[in-house]
Amino acid sequence: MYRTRTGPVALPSTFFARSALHAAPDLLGCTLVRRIRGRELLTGQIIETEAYGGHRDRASHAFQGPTPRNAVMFGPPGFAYVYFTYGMHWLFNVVCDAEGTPAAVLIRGVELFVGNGQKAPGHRRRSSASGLLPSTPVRLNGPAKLTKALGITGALNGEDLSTSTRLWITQPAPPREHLRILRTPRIGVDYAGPAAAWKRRFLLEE
DNA sequence: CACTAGATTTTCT
DNA sequence: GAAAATCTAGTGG
Repeated sequence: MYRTRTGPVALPSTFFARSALHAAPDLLGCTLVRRIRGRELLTGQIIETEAYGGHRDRASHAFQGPTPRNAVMFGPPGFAYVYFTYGMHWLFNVVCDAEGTPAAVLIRGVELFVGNGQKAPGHRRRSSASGLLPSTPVRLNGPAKLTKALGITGALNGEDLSTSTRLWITQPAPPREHLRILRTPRIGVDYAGPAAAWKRRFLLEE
């Protein structure tokens, strides 16, 4: 599925036309692809996600209704919701569910690879800091770390991931059946009442 | 190690 | 005014 003879193609918007809770675990093991200035190709395997949305999810940005920031969450599925937080960080989500039903999957971690001998913004800095070679896969846990490494900012808010040449997700070849997936409560949502305990964070076991 | 301060936008109280 | 779907650098034990 979602492959052609020339290799994986972008996941279509139909992949995201369901609840975030169902899409979030299925995104684990998929590949996030970022093309910068039409040349540098940066890819990372998605290793951590969180699901937001639904009528009772007080942790969702959309819980209180639409605002200028969360407007994309109310739009059609398969679009990027990129928002700024803590005065410092960009966080990358994919909009899920039907138009008018706000939901999104937060991409919290990738294992980063660098294509064509190019280096990622932030990747070189991170590599030298950790003493790794530039070609070494780097496990980035943390939603703001991966956006920095892949150069994802608010300029990509509202991007259609099914047609974009700058940012998309592919589903790699199976086998998916022996992926080991862990479920935990979401990070940083202690304020959200009962929703704080929901196990809507999904991690790929090493 | 553990803990804290600080970066400073968006939203809600 | 305060906290947030965060992370880093710095201090101190």
